[in-house]
Amino acid sequence: MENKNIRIKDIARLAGVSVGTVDRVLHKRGKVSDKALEKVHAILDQIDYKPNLIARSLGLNRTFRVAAVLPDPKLDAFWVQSHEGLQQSEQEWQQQGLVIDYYFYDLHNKESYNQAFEKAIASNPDGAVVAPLFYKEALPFFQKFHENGVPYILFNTHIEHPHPLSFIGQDLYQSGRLAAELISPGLATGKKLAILHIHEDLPNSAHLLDKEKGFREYVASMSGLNVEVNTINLEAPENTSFETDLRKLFSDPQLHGVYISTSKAYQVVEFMKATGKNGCRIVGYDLLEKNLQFLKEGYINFLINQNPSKQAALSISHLINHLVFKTTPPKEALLPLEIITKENIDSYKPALAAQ
Amino acid sequence: MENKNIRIKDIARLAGVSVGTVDRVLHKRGKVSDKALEKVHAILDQIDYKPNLIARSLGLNRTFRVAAVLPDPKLDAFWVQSHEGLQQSEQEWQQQGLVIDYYFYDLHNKESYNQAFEKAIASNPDGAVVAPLFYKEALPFFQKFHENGVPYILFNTHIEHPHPLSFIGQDLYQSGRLAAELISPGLATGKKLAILHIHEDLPNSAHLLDKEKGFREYVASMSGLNVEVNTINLEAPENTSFETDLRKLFSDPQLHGVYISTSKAYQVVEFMKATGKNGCRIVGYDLLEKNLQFLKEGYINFLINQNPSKQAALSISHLINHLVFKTTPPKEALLPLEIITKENIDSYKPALAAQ
DNA sequence: CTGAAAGCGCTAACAC
DNA sequence: GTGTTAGCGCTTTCAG
Repeated sequence: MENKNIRIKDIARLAGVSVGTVDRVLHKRGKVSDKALEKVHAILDQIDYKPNLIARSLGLNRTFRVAAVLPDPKLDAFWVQSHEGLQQSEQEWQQQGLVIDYYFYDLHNKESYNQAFEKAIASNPDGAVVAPLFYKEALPFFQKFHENGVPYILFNTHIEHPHPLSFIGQDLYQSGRLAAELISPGLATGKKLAILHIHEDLPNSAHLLDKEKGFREYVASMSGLNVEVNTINLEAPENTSFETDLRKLFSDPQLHGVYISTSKAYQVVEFMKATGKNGCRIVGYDLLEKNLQFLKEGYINFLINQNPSKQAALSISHLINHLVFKTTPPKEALLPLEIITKENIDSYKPALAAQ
Repeated sequence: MENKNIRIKDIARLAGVSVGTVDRVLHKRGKVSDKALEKVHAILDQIDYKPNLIARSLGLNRTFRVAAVLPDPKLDAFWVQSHEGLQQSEQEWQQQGLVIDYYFYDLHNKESYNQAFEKAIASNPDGAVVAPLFYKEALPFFQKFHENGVPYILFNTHIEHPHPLSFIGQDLYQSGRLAAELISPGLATGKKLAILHIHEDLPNSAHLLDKEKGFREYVASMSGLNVEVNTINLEAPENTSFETDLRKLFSDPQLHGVYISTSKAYQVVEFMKATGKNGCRIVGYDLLEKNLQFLKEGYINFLINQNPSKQAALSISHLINHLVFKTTPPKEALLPLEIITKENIDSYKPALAAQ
């Protein structure tokens, strides 16, 4: 029966001071004499004090406003899942006083991006979670957050910067390697592979290049095989070049597989179905409704789940824990590269629904 | 600013009664006049009261002893992960007063199984989580838990019974189908597949037969292919028949892939390495150290993660939530069928370490 | 049957 | 600087 949790009160008694003093040293709030500080630390060193977070959260009794900056979910289905993850987390943490303010931007419009960040900063939040798709533009805003003492977490897109509390995302190089591994069974010398980037401002999409690099390096390392890998930057399907480019691609009988670097694999499959193309391995990303349908129908072999909802949930979780419990999250949390096929998708469905 | 959470105090005020009374009706603890009950319900119907679970847990201030009945982790590496998951959860929930008592049994010895259950029941716990490997033997114990009013959760092994609070595990039929899907690239008519059950009392392993069924049905459904699937019940590697049987299996040049239904794939690979066999697809289960090594080396193509640690953690989580917060978990929680390859294993590692 | 009140562990305002 | 104290929302005991 020794698992009696130690309370602040116990420490106070042992150190011969009051709880107020102990609390002050625990939170480094100053106004403590060297002597008292020493006494308390002496006790703290001996015992393993673990604050009761439940009680802390109750005692704190304050609300946290966090700003969420991300692409408008109405404009791109991928971001719907992030948004849902955030909303889900908002519910989960509302008892500890979480309120999220959303600042959406058009992911093809830098102006709206800047505006979203400006508004978020002007709202003077307690913390922020941001998906910073445009690299260079983000830097001054990060600086601003930092100056204002606003802790912020990046998710989905990694931007090198000294101040973020944490980055939540995936290892994109490894993601590319994985895609190559999944696409490779049956590959032989002379066959060809294609990497498709759809409708992306490539200068701002360093992350897609990481995926490409991983993919290419994996293929290159396959012993005894000589396989051509072509990269194609596709316009959005509205443009006529979309169809022209795909038609050319699929006319090659040596084409073994196509790797789509974003969540837009379904757009390629729609072309394939319309034109009767078939018999080529497809690896793409993310559990969008249309992707799932084509996965079930056998057009898509594998989807790699970037798990936007979990990214969002984890971001909030780390931020709130930092705000409420003063914990420090890891500098970087890389989520698992989940492989989804038509035979395991249903086992992921309940989790999706729950999120 | 309307997100003010409603408190019991508010309800009391609105209903014109005291908080004590409100609490009594909320928890159906009786000793409330019809009139008061009606008044409170009238308010409750109008508003959406969500108790502050944080405060509840603080106010409750009691400890929960839960009994964990599972195979001895010292005798089988698979169960080490379950054990770790439980220990991890114990830490996480210790602030709400969780203490876990462990009752291990030898997974090849029914006598020790019965003893473990008997001791667990005799300890008169507040709740239990159990991995009931032996089907028939478990039933009377379940009955006993039920009679004693002890809520209990099954994990890993599903046993049909009316009383468990929940079952946490995976869909094994689907797991078999998935294995078949993963093993199938390159399959052609005339090729052969093997299903290996290693060192199992098959009568007590209905679950392995579910996997087998899924595997076979997937293969049978592959259009235009005629593939022979053979089931082999292997003894443990200590027995000479282990080697004889494997030698025979691998001598067949038509062998395309081997599906090992348990976490013992590494035992097969050890044989393969020792005898220089190669070039055959291997699908197995679980992230044991040796399995991971052979995955990295390319001997094993895929591992399906049964995620014992997450199973255990989820079991505890559901049980504690039931005990502390009086929530009712779903009758059945089927975890995702996680596909692990040499290219995504590292992305799962941090999660493993964290668990 | 009902209400008042103490207490869970922690925080923070407030006297001294 | 330091100790005391009220209070977070809920549970539970205890008079009445």
